[in-house]
Amino acid sequence: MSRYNFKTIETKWQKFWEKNKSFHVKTNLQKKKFYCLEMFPYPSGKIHMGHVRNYTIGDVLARYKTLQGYNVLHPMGWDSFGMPAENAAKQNNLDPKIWTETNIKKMKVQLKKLGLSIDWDREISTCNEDYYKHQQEFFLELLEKKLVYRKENYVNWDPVDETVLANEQVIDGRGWRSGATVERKKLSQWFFNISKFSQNLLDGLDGLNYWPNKVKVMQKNWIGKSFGCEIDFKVEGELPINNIKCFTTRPDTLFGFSFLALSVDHEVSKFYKNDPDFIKFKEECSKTGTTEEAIAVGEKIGFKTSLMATNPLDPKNKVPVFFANFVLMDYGFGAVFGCPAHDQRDFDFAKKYNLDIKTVIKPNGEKDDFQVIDKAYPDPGIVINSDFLNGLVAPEDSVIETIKILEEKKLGKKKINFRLKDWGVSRQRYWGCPIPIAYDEKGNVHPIPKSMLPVKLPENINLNVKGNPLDSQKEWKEININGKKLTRETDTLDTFVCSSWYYLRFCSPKEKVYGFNKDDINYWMPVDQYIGGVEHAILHLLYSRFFMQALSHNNDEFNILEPFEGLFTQGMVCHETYKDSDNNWISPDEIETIDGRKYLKNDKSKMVKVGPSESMSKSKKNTIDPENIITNYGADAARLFILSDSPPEKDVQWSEEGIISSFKFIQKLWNLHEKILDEANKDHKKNTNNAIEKYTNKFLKDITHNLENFSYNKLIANLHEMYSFMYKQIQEPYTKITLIENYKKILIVMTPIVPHFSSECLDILDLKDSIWPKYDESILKENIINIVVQINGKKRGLVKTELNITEEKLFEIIKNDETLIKYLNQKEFKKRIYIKNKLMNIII
RNA sequence: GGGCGAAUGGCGGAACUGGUAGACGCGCACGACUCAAAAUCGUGUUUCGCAAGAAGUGAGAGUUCGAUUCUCUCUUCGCCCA
Repeated sequence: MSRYNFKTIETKWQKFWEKNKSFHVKTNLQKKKFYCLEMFPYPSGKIHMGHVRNYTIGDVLARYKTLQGYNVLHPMGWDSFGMPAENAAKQNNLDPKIWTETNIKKMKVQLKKLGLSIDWDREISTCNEDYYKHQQEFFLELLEKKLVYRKENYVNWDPVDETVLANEQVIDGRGWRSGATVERKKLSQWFFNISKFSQNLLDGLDGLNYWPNKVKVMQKNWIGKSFGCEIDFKVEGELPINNIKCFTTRPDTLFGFSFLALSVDHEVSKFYKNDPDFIKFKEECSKTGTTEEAIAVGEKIGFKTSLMATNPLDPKNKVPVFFANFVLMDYGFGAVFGCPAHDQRDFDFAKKYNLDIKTVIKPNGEKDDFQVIDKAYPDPGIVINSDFLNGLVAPEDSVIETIKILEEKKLGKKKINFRLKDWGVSRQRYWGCPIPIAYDEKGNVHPIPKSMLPVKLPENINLNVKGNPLDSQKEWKEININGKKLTRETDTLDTFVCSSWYYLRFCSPKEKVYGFNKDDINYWMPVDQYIGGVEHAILHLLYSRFFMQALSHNNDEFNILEPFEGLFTQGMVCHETYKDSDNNWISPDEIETIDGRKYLKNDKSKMVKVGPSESMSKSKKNTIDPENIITNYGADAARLFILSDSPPEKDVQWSEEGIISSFKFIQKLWNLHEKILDEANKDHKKNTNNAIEKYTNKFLKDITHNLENFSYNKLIANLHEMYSFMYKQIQEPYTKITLIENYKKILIVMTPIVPHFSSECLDILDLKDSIWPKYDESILKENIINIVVQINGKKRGLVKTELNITEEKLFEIIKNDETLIKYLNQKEFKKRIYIKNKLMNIII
């Protein structure tokens, strides 16, 4: 037996696929298509195990569909704009473009070593001008469609770095890099009008039958449709203001109204902008943080205005108006009415400022004198103490009835509110897609004419400046359009914009006229199977869905509303964590196992503490470098292991033992291969034994079933079973043709999992252009079967009978069965349950 | 606090519409080969019990001839939103 040399064989096939452009596809209307897409990577410079898992899962599917005869689009590209490049460039004094391109080259080599069936001719990179040029066109197209607009908005501002921070870059109220206290600052920014599509995006979810329900629920909650009422409160006081608009989902609690609360950014605040107490209060509010979580947990504070608001349903009832830190300008109109008895935040606030707490809902079954005492009662019940609303079922009937009354009296109107806010796309960064806009002296917006696109990023600039580097590029900023001197927009687009349409670009990556060719997308779209991490369940997937709808909006040439027909979210790759006696994280490479205990490699007297398996991260040092794995064990072994231990949607535990076992298994498969060839050449083997044929059919059925259901871990179990079976069975006499023809089928269905190994073996057998073998259900039918015998529901034995035996005959056999007879010594039995060809349960 | 999901050997996990619980892998034990070790191969491996047998899928109830699977209550964990 020879040794399987994975290095030679894997290199051989990777070269072969590259040279023959084996995975190159073209639009072909005669052929049914399959678009298999994995989320494209950020070019950090190295692939990680998450990529290995993601792309292996996708590759298995793509290769399977190709063998089934589909025209499979399986592309790869780079999400190559973004902050890491800019940060790395700053630190090392490099050009982000060069940093990014070097990384892409390195990662491409690594990805190719995995043996992925990718059409590299379609490779795209979002930081390339020929990609972002089209993105700028789309921006202008959406501007024309009035789906892009400019408005002032608050941002997290780092006063030391003079830069805008994303929410996740603010840690405990401080900038992640500078440590400075983050301020709220108002800036003029560009927005995509995603909220216009709120209802469409919500409705679209119903049609996504091949998405995980979990993701659909998350998006639904994010869009957050709520049904309620807009109420116009009359206010009076020393300020020149007569009305304040509120949105509420619970107008039925209006009789419990005891204060009106405004956001500190509400327009009323302008009357207080010089009031030192208010300024102090506002500062106090910004300290509690702007996240809704901080607000829910933090203390509720208020600032009393001189205004009094009138209860529209009970005009005698006049209540104070406060500014309060728990009201956000983003929700409703930045104003809420307070009903302390039935909302915990309002309750806390009322306690603090000694406001009325009037109970207007009682739980079902309580008496009418029910009183809220130490905790708000937000749950359903019956309306009380509310005049004409009394007795209604809350909230179902009472809300509708209250809205009806308010509408009749012209005091309010029904309103649907969405939580989904417009998408702010401006980033004060260098390394992003420039926004194709210029301004005149008065600040008026002038789109850059399409003939002048792309707006290229200036090169060779100094990034080590405070604020946005583009701002200091005086020459670049100046532009002349039709004789007018204008100044360019210096913000760049959020990188989520780049990833919102890349799946379209893959359909026609070389198209010059527009971002894609309409015939191509009409053929390839939608993506049949999209695969990636669940961390993108909301933003990326929602933005992509929006972008597709926005492009299809008022468009006659294509009308694709949902870009991703199928979605699969894979789990993370985890590894044990290790710490030394000083609680420092230790990487797995620094560890040696002796007698099941783990020690430091360089100092074997020191034992390390083994912690729980957690998702691989640099901070915990529990990462494994895929490149080392491929070098030491090969791509097929890596693929095999990453698929084997857990279902793809769940987290998988990476282990040294596991990858070694997969590596050995490939050697075993190779031994089997040699043995089969050897046996097949022995001429004396002539027999009509069909066990192998029968087994192969069962194997094909199982493999196909498990592939269709993403049960890839079971696929690997099927391979192990196949190995054991074949290894034993080939000792038996077979005709050469039975053995080889069935073995070829086995090899073909193994191709998606271990493509290099299978390709090599099939090549030795001189089989080219394989197609997915069909299994024959009739061969699988057994004539002699085992029937389970239960006594009182407990399994007591098995009976071997012919297929479709009658109940009476079966019972006769059971009565005469030596092992079963002892359970049946009583002649009487109460009942018999017979499930044909499966089981008989006898109740005594 | 709300939503979604999960819980099965020492570990990762199988069990299709309720019908043989623990497939497959890891680990472990024993054996073969070997001067020896590694590698490889074989056998065993839910628990208790010498055995016959009994118990057993987070806990408790329910439906059913029969429940890992369906229903309810609870516990713990995970994810998302807050």
